[in-house]
Amino acid sequence: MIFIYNTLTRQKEPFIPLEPNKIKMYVCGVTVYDECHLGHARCEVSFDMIRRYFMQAGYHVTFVRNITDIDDKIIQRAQFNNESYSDLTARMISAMHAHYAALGVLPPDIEPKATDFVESMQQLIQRLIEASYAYVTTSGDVYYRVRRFKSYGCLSGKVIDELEVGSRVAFNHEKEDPLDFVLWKAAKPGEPAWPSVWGNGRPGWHIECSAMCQATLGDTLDIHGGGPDLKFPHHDNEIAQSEALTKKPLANMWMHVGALRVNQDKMSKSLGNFLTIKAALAEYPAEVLRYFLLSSHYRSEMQYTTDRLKEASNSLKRLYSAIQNIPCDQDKSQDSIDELCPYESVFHQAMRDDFNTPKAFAVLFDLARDINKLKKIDLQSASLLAKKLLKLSHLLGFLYHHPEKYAQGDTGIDSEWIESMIEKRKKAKQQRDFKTADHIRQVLMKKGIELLDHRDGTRWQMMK
RNA sequence: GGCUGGAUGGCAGAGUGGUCAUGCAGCGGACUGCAACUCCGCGGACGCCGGUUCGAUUCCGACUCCAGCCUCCA
Repeated sequence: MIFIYNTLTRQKEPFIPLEPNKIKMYVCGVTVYDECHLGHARCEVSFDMIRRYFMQAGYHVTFVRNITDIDDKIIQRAQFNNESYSDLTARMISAMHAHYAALGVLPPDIEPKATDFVESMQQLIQRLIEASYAYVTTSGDVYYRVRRFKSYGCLSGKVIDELEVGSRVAFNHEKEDPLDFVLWKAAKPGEPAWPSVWGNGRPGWHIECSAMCQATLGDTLDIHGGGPDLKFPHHDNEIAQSEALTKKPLANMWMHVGALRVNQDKMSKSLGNFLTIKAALAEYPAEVLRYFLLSSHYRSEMQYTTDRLKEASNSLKRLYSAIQNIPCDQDKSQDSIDELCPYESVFHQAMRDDFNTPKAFAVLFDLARDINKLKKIDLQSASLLAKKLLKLSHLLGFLYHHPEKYAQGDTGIDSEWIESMIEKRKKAKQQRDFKTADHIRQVLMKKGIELLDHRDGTRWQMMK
């Protein structure tokens, strides 16, 4: 049994899917007007970890992640760039795919784009109007009548009358109530637009998720997830839109990832303080970023600093060094080992408790230490443990590289030359010519290459 | 002002009513021609004040402080 913290009830609950062994999971994706930043990465990597865990637990997961490919910011940016909005979004989408893939995020099973579901949205809006949950204005906008939905704000715990209405929301004469949010926006000249019974226009942001959830997964999802800033108003609005019509819960379980902060502020596009995934990938190996992003519990907020990344890099190195020079491919029963030291059961216990990755990581490090100890005295047992370490790490999306290759990275230096230097040094050492041997070490050191002498020979790695 | 979630050793970060988190960094030792890895050992922590209890970092209450949200945002 897996326990998950449900934002809706504010407690951990046993997870029971609607249909046995099947999970319908919808995670809100991004608005593609710019490149994805590390905040997005944290969200995607977290849900990827969760999805992978469900999969290995034997569930058939249908994972949907939408793309918002039409909205005000996209239009503005496209105009600024002097390109069509669809050229802009196509470019951003392919960048997103590349960056997520680098971080080991599995592609979604379904990736609906808002612009492909405009008709579904229009149908929902029409039904909301008919049920008097929405109204049309003289200029052709359609708004959702928030006060008509009695439990509005139930997800975030907001009380309508306590919101700072008017202080931040722009005043709009056509709204019946400042709280009302837009379902359909009448188009201004030159803007991309779709025909509708209310005139040419485009959908508001929130309605797309209601439409795409329903179109791809049905009325009720097992899990609906997203970033911390979507809880309100986005997800509360989705609930208001969908449940007003279906009278059924939009999702049984709501999951929200904690914020990633930079210098005390939330990383966000509107604050302009974001670090793109692309920029981060230029500085650190993708696996280090993934490790960093999963090193805190998914719900807690975390701080991005270069020190933390350096630390993540060192920690990951420790795991890789444990499996270095160990045959991991032999296929023998490991049961006896787990009876003595229940690594796997502790690991799964941690993961089943709301995906406690820090605790699961601790198991990996326990394994690493025991492997290192056994290496010297019992290589066979060590390799069984190493296999276990790989298995558990793979569940989280780690340790897919060959340990040697990982340590060496992409040097841009001719590895044959390095090997020849190592050979030279070996000869010098054999002749007890340590002066020459140390000189060779120095020469390589200047290029950032570190030599490591082992009983069975000399290896090299990048120093970083 | 309202809502939501926090406060753990130098840093990061789990957890528990009474014996170990874990990682990074530091210190001492082993190994080593040098260096690194590795191993062994060490130190230090539970915001503040009350309460419950044989015993609380862990449960309850007050307080202080912090963050996110209440406009588009993962």
